[in-house]
Amino acid sequence: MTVETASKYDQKLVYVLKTSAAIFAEKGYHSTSIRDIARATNMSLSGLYYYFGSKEELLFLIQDYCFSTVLGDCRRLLAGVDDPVRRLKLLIENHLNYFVNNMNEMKVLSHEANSIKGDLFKKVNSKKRQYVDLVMELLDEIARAHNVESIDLRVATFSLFGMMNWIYNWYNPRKDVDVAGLSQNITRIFLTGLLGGKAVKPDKLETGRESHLDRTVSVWQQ
Amino acid sequence: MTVETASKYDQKLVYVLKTSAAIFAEKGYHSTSIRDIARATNMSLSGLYYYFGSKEELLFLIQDYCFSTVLGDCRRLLAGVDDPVRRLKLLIENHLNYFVNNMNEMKVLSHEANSIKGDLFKKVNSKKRQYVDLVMELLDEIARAHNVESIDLRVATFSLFGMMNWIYNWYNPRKDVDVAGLSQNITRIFLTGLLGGKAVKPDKLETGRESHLDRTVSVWQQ
Amino acid sequence: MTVETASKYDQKLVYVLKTSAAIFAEKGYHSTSIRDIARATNMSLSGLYYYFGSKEELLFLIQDYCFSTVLGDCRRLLAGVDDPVRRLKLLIENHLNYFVNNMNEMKVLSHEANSIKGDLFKKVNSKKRQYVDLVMELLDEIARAHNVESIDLRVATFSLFGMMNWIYNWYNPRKDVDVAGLSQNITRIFLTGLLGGKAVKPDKLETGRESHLDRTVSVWQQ
Amino acid sequence: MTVETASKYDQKLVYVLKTSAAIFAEKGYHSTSIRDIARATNMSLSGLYYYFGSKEELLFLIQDYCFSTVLGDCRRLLAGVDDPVRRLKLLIENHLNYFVNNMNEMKVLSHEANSIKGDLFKKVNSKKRQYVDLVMELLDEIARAHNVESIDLRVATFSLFGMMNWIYNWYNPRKDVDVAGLSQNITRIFLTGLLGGKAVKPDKLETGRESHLDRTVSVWQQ
DNA sequence: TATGAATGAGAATTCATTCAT
DNA sequence: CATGAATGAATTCTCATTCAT
Repeated sequence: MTVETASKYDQKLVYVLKTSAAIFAEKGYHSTSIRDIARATNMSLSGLYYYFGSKEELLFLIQDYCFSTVLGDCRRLLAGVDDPVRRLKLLIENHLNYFVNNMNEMKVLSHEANSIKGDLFKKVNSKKRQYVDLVMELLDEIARAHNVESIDLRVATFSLFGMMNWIYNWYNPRKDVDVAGLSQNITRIFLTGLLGGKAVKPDKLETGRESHLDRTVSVWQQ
Repeated sequence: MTVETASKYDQKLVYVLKTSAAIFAEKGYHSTSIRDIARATNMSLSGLYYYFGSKEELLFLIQDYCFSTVLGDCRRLLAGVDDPVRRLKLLIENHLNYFVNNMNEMKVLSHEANSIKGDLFKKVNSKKRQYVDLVMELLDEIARAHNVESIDLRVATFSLFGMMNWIYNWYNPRKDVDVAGLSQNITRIFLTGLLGGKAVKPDKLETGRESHLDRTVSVWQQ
Repeated sequence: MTVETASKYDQKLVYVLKTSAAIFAEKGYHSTSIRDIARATNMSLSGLYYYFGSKEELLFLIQDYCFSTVLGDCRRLLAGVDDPVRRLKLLIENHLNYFVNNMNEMKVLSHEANSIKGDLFKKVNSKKRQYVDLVMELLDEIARAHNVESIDLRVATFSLFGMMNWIYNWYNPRKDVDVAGLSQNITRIFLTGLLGGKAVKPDKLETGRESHLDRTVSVWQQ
Repeated sequence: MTVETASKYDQKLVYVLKTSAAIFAEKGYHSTSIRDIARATNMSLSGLYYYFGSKEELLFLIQDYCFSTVLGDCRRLLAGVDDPVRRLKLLIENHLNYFVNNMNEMKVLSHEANSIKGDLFKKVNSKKRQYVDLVMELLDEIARAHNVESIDLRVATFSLFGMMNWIYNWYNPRKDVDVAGLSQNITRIFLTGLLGGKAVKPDKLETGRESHLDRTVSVWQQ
């Protein structure tokens, strides 16, 4: 009720969400029992239900929090940037940066999209659609600007998402290139591929990355 | 007698696998109960266990059958083709063609990769690794041949898999471009992207596709 | 129908009973499935049902065969022997000899006495009662003849059965004394104990054992 | 709060164990379903699992509790008694007294010894071995002291256990002699038998029994 | 005689969730 | 805020048995 209480509650909620996301990511949502979460959080079974109403809501909270952040960060980052190619580049960077820094949550977001039903599903999905639309419009704009023909817009859009979202299946921060490299590689493959080899001014692809990355670091990072 | 009997058993097994794959694809492996499968196949709960030893083995049979076919078809298709770019193109075509024609099985393959444990997992995984290696070596070859620099091999490989495997999340055969178009789009985006816009002789990309596609139609198609 | 057929049938039945007894002895009746027996006998599940009508009947056949033999052998052996002490001695010898040579069946007889229900149970039990009565009368006779007081007849009877039947829990033919020794030890402990140290003419205890043992070798031995 | 709560849990656990033991004794472990126990305890199926982790652990808890008590009582009773014959006598008394007063548990202990597997089996078995060793050493001591020859130690030991443990097959507290009589009979038969009629001072066999019996009444008795 | 295929009944166990305290 | 105790519903799987062939 007081600020202190609310803050303690939030802290613990975030702790529960983080921990749950880690377990969901490892074992999958359906194979994780509330008992597993109780064990991992050192809380009692029933104690957990103070923080969420059902297992499904727990999943929702994770996904919603996650999506809101990615989408919010993305919008903030793109605000004021006009050039569509640059906007796309920033979007990819933001997405991958958040993904790599919140691997568990993003895996849960990508992999457990259909583990949620009903209204909660709709809520998450509406955010997802906004995000997809954002990307699709961006790609459309780029395609028009560069006279790209013969590339289907939906194929392009979801190819990009495929490249980005698939990383939970293989990316290992300790063995693989860092986020910057990952971003650069994926941007290069996708953008050059989309534009069919038509030149893109290098500066559009290279400038200012680091400064933006800093702003994209998500709330949940310690 | 023997041929007929064996064939009846096999027919029914295939029917069980197909049906199960459809339900797994729709509801997810863990959310599907053997009851669901019994209902869909019009068999008794226990009757199903005549065809597989456990739910997990059922998943394995689907994945194994699926992987074996993709990998087998792929090898057969690539045999005798020397040019790596063309080989890659055929591989992508084969993958997408099989995927689109066996959407359920391929979704189960992609999405339920970790729903399987222990030895059965290892078996499936060893086939997966062969396939990944095949792709990676191909890309390596292409990259060397075209002096591609600054693209990480692992990023390239899994970007391609990401593009291809993600389609179970969005591709709708009735609304979207057909397999040929899908193939062409993805090949173009990825290959041009990989090569950084360096020219690829158009004939390498365009010739002879249809005839091959016919040969890649998988065993399970009616 | 012909002698040949009947004989083949009997041979196979005995084989099934022997094999089943071995598995029952090892895993217990309830933990043994008909499938286990089918596997061990190299027969089909349904093929077994030609030889018995139900799992319970299978148990019955083993127990009945076993009891009939012990009881029959015993009566034949005791026929013509008048001295009760000698009769008892022969009875113990016969029991232990049969037990040690048919460990599996006897374990099933001792341990699974209550795994059988209804009429089949009654049938086995009636034979058991005859056997118990035989022993009890023998002990009564001995007790009277030797003025044994202060030993309860039922306690004596079942102490003897306890000593003899418990051996399936510990006796190891390869490590322990042989049947003759086992017989001698148990007879000595029980008989001396019963008679309270009153002298028994040694010849009653020692003579003629071997010749009788030969006759007690049961039908099932190869 | 703590004492009360702990006690409530323990009380209920003991109630569950007692009830289960009764059903196991009557129908056998394998033929008893958790449903049977739920019915008899007036608890829900799943509610039972709050008190034990598996049916097998339930069996273990019964056997372990039982063995611990017998062994513990036995050691306490024998402490300070030097004469081996007297020690044996007390041991037999303790065993039979506990057995008769906890017929269900002891039947489960005797009859379901092999219904338990793996580590739980090992745990119970290690206690069993301690108990057997105790008896065997005692008998060895007695045999040496009285120059007993020609009795195999293992035969003697397990004959005694056979006499004592078999009682679950026949002893009826309402029809048969009481525990004191049972003890006396079995001690007399076994001990006289073992010593081959050699005199044992009567006072060693007769004194002080009742007072000890009182002390051996087990925890579970109401 | 023998068996492949099938099944109904029931087994143990798990799980999300609740509620009195 | 927190939890110990409890439960209904569902899950996977096993088993004895059958029956057409």
